[in-house]
Amino acid sequence: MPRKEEQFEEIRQRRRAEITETALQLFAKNGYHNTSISKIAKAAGVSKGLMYNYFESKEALLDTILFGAADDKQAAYQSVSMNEIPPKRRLQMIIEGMFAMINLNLHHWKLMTALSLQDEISTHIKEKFSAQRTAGMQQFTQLFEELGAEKPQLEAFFLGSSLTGIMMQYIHLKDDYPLEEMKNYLINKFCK
Amino acid sequence: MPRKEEQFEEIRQRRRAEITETALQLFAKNGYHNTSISKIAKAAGVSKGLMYNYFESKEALLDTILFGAADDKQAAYQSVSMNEIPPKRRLQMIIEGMFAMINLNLHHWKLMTALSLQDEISTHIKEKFSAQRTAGMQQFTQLFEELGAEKPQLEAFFLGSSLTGIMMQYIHLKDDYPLEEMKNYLINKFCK
DNA sequence: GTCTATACGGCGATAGAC
DNA sequence: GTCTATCGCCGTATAGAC
Repeated sequence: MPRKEEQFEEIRQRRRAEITETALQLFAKNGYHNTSISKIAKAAGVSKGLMYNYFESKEALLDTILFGAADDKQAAYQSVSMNEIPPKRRLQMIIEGMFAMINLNLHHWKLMTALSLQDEISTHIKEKFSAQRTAGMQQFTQLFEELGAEKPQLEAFFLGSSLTGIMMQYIHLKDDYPLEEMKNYLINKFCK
Repeated sequence: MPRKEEQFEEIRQRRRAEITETALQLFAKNGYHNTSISKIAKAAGVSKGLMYNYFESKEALLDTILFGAADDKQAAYQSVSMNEIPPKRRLQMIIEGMFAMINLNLHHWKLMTALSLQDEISTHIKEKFSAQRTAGMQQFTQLFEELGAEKPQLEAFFLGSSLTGIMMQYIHLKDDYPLEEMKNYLINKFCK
């Protein structure tokens, strides 16, 4: 009996993952408000009604995507901040880490960017975005302080802006964008 | 008789402008797909039916906003490109011009950014965005060529990314963002 | 666990009175 | 030129059969 329940649970989790993955792609591609439950259901190959067996609402589905998903960015940030590596090298590692993750998390990032431009989003999503920005900024600022920058916070703002802008351009131009070159350019500019 | 028609026409144009302005603000604030005709009508103080006297559809209203609106950005680009001012000074003028316009066109820019992240938009809007990006990039590239940069296109990409990212951050942080300082920082970085 | 059928509201858009 | 009333459709969400 417990054996069977486990299998069911496994199937259930797999289907849940299928739906969230499909939803993420459609949300990122066409926008949250322009993506109906029906479209997601059709793309995921399930009925519309079944969607509500796995998620109690469309917004709950969005929440699962935004919060449940591994927050790789944050993870990468923290993983190197503790080490006793010299700050310049550490900065380079962070930049390289972010570039490496651009392609892995492009859908997530695109969706979050689009949502962040809308004022009418739920409070806890707003807070999540705000917290992420603050965390990144603090880490950058501290790094530039260690590097002895004159205005560390300004440098941090600039690095953050550059990374944001690069991702935006990459989203628009895709394969026509010299992502690898930009990475090396950035490292040369900031880690010399 | 012609006297009266002129007055009517003037009233009509004013109301049209009121509606487009209201729509722009709501589109920018909450997103195109999340803003209904009813909401715009209510905010503009007119009936829902009257909206269709002035615009044949919601998409036509969006088109009017995106295309009809003075393309200040493009204008500023072109205005200095012809002059015989030395390239370094010209670059500084362009950067200063863009910063000066950030606050004037923030709604436009926010709306365009949000739309540019959606794949499901009409072809001529996509083409407009693409054309604007290309025009900006070409001008930047040419400028960096004149400045004798080693890799002018890469520099152009980087400057474009930085400006994009700065606007994104400014949208998020508003008055907490050191916009003026960033402008000077950028000028120091690129126009030395 | 999955489906079809259905409820109900709001959407974009139109018709017609004033 | 402006409004109210109304249409048909599609959105989210639910109920109930299998």
